[in-house]
Amino acid sequence: MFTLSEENYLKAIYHLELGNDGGVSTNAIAEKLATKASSVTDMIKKLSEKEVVLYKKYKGVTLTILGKTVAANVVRKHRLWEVFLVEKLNFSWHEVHEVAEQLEHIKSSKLINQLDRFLGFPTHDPHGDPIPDKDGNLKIVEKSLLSTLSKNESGICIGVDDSSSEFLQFLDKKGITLGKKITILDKEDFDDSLSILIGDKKLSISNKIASNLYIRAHTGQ
Amino acid sequence: MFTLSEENYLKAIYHLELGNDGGVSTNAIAEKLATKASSVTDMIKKLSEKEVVLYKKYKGVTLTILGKTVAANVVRKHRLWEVFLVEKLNFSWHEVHEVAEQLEHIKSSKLINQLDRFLGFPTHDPHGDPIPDKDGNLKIVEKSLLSTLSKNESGICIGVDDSSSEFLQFLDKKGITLGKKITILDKEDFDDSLSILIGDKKLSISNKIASNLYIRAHTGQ
DNA sequence: TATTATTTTTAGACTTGTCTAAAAATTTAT
DNA sequence: ATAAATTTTTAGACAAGTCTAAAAATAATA
Repeated sequence: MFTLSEENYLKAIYHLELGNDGGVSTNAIAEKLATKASSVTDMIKKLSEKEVVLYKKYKGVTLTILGKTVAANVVRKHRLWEVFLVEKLNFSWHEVHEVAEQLEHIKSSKLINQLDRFLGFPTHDPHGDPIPDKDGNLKIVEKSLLSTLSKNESGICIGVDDSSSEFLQFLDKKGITLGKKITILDKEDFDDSLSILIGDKKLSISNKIASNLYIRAHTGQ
Repeated sequence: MFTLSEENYLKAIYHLELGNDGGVSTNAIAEKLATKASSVTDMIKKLSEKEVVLYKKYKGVTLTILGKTVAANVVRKHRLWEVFLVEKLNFSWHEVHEVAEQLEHIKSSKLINQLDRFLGFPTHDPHGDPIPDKDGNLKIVEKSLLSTLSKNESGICIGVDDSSSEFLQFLDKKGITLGKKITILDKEDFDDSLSILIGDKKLSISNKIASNLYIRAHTGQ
């Protein structure tokens, strides 16, 4: 069994490993968890003894198979709870993270299996991130950043890269939500801003916004 | 804000105060929380500084108004989650306690208010215990133990005194559930066992069982 | 009421997870 | 390749919550 703190470390390493291919550095973990490098070293030793990470001094860490399973399960719980909050309790997508951070540590396999069933076995959370299955596997969906599309191309908005509360609330204000079709009407060379058609509305968005929106290609009409 | 441990102490004192009228003893708290008296003394000092309990050395403790509010809120969350688990996630009433013990500590007033609404503002948990409202007030329902009824009297089963998993599973096996009408067919002087009619079934139950079932009086027919 | 038994508190220690400050290793740059 | 900068680890300390063992207070009993 793992403590709340251990689970948070495993989750952080899990997320960092998805970005970097190699081992994860002590400092990266410290930054992610808003803690100090020395604390990370201490915890890593403990996790290493519990055989959930591979650790060689000064060389960073990697999750073991077991560690990856534990971490993916925490992520699974986090994302299922997010779906619950949005679908059943009328939370907005920018409000769910903090609460899910707490709920993800509740220990009961029956609870999470039944919650999964109750929600209709969702595959993605309210931000478009995939929900790991019971074995920790994620379904990878080919996706591209809106900023990489060319003029006249279009796609379905399926997720966000930055899921900070501020960004999500900004999207709400603009009427940009998951599932909507987006078409590039024009690209401005000057500042890389985009003129887009979303639903039946025309919008102008900056490149920064477009670089934080994921699109599923939508060839043809 | 209160730690998980502080919340558990407040909840224990809250439950003990409902039984005893006067202050709650150190040993009683220690027993309830399966901890040592010395640990209780330590924690009580902390709670006293936080002004949630009144404490005089060797004289036991009492919750302050604030303390009672905090404790009732934890109980409220516990019982609402129990309703959720039974009504929405198909848990049996004997399976909910352990999970609710964890869920009761999740901090988010929006979460609990929305959960309350989602469940249709229930007034009682799956064991028949009342759910405190937002201000910590409980609706008291006049109830009597089945063992106190006389021959030919009847009532509706509305709760259990002992809500241990074993007892609840025993009731399941016998087909005794909340809401069912129970009529005393006969009382045995020898061992105070009862012959009862529940639904359309005749059952013989011991006095120990009858002393753990709450009944709402059901005068007439 | 004096004595014994019980309850409660104190004193000191231990674990978990954290921190700061300093030392050691690694990486980067000259 | 050596020096400087950065990263990582070690050493020692601290707070929260718990424990054991012993002391102090209260309650029960003769």
